Amino acid sequence: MTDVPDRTPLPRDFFDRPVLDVAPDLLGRTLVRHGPDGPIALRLTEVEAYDGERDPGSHAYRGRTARNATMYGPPGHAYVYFIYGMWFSINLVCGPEGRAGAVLLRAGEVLTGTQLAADRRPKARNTNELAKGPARLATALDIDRSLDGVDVCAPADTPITILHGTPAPLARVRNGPRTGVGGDGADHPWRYWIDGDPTVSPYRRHTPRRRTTTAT
DNA sequence: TCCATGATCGTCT
DNA sequence: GACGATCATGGAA
Repeated sequence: MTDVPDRTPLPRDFFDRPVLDVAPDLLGRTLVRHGPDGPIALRLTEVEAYDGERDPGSHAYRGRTARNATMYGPPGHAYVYFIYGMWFSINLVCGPEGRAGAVLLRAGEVLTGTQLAADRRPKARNTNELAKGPARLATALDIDRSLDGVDVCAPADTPITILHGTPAPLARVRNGPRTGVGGDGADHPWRYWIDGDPTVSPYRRHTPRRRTTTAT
């Protein structure tokens, strides 16, 4: 089990920057989920940036709604949403407040609480698969919509905290097109990951949904 | 091991 | 009424 060198929470102004600055800087940081059964610590290895109004891939592309309201709120909070009828994903909101920026947490390496995570991910064949992918990450950490809007920069007594951890060396950070984003949004190389890390989810090109139409 | 496809429902048009 | 920031499965190789 890897020890966590720096357990200090990230300061709020870490997130009070443009998403494209925050996203690569999150790699190597430690996300801690304080669940009822104990803590799980995750080292972030893959993220994606979503930037409000100028981003066709963002939930906020068409403006503010009840669902994405958290994205417009103060930085340093979690935005959790339900997707594909069965999964959750977690984002960290970036500032400034009023601008709908967020970073999707796509994958990570479980550092502590491995057994807890494995219990929630019985299909995972090894520890690298516990949080390989946004929905898997949320499942492993027992994250659901009840955690939407929680403060991740608070020092204690919160369900989720983001710690300083050990930032990934920039020399090992790669970036490329985002997963599952088609159209104009696919042009933005806003997916960031740690090169060579076994917990990074495999890249899949956006595949248009197959029509369920019958023959014409 | 790789690839194509079904599952499943909240949200927005 | 349509579809999405995905995952697990089953068949092919």
